[in-house]
Amino acid sequence: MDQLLALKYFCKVAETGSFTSAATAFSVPPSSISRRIADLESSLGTHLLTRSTRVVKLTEIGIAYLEQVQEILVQLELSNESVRSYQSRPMGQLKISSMVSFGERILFPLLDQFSALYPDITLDISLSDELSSLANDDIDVAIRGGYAPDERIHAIKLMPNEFIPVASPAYLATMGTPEDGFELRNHHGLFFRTPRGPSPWLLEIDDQWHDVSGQPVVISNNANWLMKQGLEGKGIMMAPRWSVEAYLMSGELVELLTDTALSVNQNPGMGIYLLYQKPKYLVPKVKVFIDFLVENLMEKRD
Amino acid sequence: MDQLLALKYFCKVAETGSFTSAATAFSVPPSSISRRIADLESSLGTHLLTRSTRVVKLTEIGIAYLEQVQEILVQLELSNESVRSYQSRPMGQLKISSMVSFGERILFPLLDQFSALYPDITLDISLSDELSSLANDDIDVAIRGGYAPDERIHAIKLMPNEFIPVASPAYLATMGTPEDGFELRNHHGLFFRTPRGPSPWLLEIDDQWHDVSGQPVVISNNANWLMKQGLEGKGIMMAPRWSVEAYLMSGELVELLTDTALSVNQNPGMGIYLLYQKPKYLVPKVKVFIDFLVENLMEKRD
DNA sequence: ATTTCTTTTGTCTAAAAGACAATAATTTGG
DNA sequence: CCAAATTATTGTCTTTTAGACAAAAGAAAT
Repeated sequence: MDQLLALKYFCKVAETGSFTSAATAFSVPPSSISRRIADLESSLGTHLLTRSTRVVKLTEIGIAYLEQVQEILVQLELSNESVRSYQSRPMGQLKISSMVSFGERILFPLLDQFSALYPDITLDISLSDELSSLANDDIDVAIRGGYAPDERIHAIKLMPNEFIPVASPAYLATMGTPEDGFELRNHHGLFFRTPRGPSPWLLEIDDQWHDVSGQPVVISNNANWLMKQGLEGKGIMMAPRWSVEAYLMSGELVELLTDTALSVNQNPGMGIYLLYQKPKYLVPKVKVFIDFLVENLMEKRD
Repeated sequence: MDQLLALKYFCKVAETGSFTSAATAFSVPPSSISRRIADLESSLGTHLLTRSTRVVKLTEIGIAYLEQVQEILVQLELSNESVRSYQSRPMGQLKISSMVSFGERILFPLLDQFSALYPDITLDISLSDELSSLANDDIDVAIRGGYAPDERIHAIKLMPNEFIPVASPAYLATMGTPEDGFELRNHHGLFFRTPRGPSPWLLEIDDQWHDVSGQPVVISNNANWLMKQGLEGKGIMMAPRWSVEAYLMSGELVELLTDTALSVNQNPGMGIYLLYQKPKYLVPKVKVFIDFLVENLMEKRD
């Protein structure tokens, strides 16, 4: 018995709720559908569908089996497609999803270079801080902070996501420069609001974490707006190193307390991750993009 | 073409490195193996194997494809087996893995009851705080603290894992009872050592987290030992509510600062989770156990 | 009760996998 | 360096299995 065929028929029948429409979808007579599904059921020793000439419904077990089988068929098709496209030149549309600020500051400058290398790849970039799932949306690669989410998703750590305290020279001139971590509590603070509330400032001493958050003057989930406030001297903020590197060079911002172990969470594994579905690494356009990013970002910083 | 059959042949050839041995494994002539794999390769438009009459090796793409296909075949077989065993009575060996202290305090008392209900199920329980993976080890259900790890693993939150500060009456008599969260810093503390260092005592006020850890007198990763120290009046400890409930009832321990939002981490989603692979919910012995635990644990506490 | 739509069953045909022998190719051993 | 041995492929036939088509059976709607 060709189980794969039977499974495809079964899924179609479950979707459409009809043997006939499944049959037309596959351009075979309904009798074929009926026979294959009967075979499948007898091989499993269970009825997956209750057919009452007019209405086809899934049994309880059929529902559970369908869900699992659909997932498996999708995975297999993805693998097949990846292999089929393996030997072609890198080309076509490449859908990239990235965090907003990372995209603006790090990614865009690199993409010109990438486009020159692979002119046949059309880049489709969406910037968002929502973590859209790779599986459902048709995103080829995503760049996110945090950790690896799922086993089927492959995650490459591009760089650490080190948060450092920074402030503008103007602010420090009026409010003074903190010399000790605990002094931060007396300063003005600009906070990024995460889904779990504003990120605190945490100070680690001997495996002990102390909250040394300053007095909040601005709390926002918009990184650009926060950065603007910081540049205008409204207070101290914890910002990813990569996002403020240009300002540190130009002197518009100053890094504080470089000897102190400050962070915005207790997890040391935080980083910027490049995410993609494993089978897609076989697709040339995806492969060259991943290799390009790894080449250009990892060597610099890790 | 029966792709599923071709894939099984392909995997066997890749494993054994030989068409003939794959053929004997399936009790078919080698020519069949050769033909099926040739079909598969032509349908994919790629060579998966390099055959030089004496040696069969995987191509680069063959390696990647093999890995994905093996995973898919395992999943499919798991689903099929689950469905096949669906209608049988709950029986056989049920492998359970649980955190040590949860197993001792909560699980064991319930299992007598469970065994009486399903005498044909042989329980095989291993207690460990290591998080062994459900996929590789043949564990049917696992109970762990933390969050859901993977998409293919189904996680049911059995109860919140609420940590509360407790101390023995003897300790409180000599050291006094803290009336305010910040007073904890002046008390003796018993700390559980996680892989990321001792769990701090955190106090939440207006979305701000403050570390109010006491002076460490004992740090250990052994929950039973810590509990013993607590009962002997060595200091205050943050312990999961379920682990100290009996002592609170008997008066051997006293809950402190019940009005204060204390925790050992900043994540509100922490809980005790029941974990299992989705297809296994169709296996009767697994299904009745999961239903039993949900019935007996969730209604009490959630 | 009859019509209509849908699944199943029976029978034949077509396609695809298996069996077996023969061939080609490459490594091993003398 | 050549012959023997092992292994994958190819050719041909047989068997199995899926598809096609007509007819039958069953359930709902008019």
